[in-house]
Amino acid sequence: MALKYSRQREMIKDFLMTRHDHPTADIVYMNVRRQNPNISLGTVYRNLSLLADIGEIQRLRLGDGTDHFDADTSPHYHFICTKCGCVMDLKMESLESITDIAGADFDGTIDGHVTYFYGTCGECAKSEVL
Amino acid sequence: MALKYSRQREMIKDFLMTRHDHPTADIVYMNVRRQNPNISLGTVYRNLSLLADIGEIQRLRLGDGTDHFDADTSPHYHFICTKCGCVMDLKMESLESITDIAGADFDGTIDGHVTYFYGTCGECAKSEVL
DNA sequence: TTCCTTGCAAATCGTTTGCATAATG
DNA sequence: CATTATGCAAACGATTTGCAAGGAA
Repeated sequence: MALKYSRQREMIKDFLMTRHDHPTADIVYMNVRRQNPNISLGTVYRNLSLLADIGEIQRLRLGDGTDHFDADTSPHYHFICTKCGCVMDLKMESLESITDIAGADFDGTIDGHVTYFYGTCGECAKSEVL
Repeated sequence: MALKYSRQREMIKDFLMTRHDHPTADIVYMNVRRQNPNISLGTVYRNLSLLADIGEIQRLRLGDGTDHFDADTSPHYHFICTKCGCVMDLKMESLESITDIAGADFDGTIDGHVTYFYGTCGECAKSEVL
């Protein structure tokens, strides 16, 4: 299963690096299609999964039913606006310690955690006032 | 949209209260069907969603693609075994403070967080040794 | 009688897969 | 040449929905 170069994979990764809003596979597809109208949705899904598997991008499951993808693979937390659905990065310290807290009274091994925050984003908060 | 009594909804809720393993809609369907073979999957989905909306049960999105349901609506955390896929409750203190940590440098309002832990459960850890 | 709820089946949504063909190493 | 990747379309699993019929208030 040696990896071979593919123009499509390159395009997908490049596109993802320009975006900081954690797009879904469908959004990636619609955009990459502008540069290569022949690309298929299946190829987009295959490459997003592959890139996520080899750790070049991150797959986010935020509970809205569809996966989001992030070219930023450094550990960081996300915020989802319950009003507009936008996803944004949070600048905050690591919460690794909560894994220890969780493992304190647990009969097994805890390897990690998944956490995301929700609420109202700055934009939506503004328009509420109007 | 006043709620009317329904035998099916009652059965679904009753069944869920007997289980502590956070079953999926399909598992609920298969079990409730034993008492009422005529019940339809759609009814199960409709009632699980309804009960979750009015807060009588909790819907868990654990990133495995299918929703799980929990009759215990008190705030608590969950653990998912990456080996066997089982879901269990964690006895641990509240992590409300992380919401404040996340909100410290954020231009919006954070209402809450979703956190779940993953790793190897006690059972799977045992069988690994064998 | 009014309106909620059901059973059933068809529809939808996000994602995966089989297969013949094209591109890479 | 051996192998991996692609486009396309069909297949999938989970969930939702339209609709006519049934049950609760």
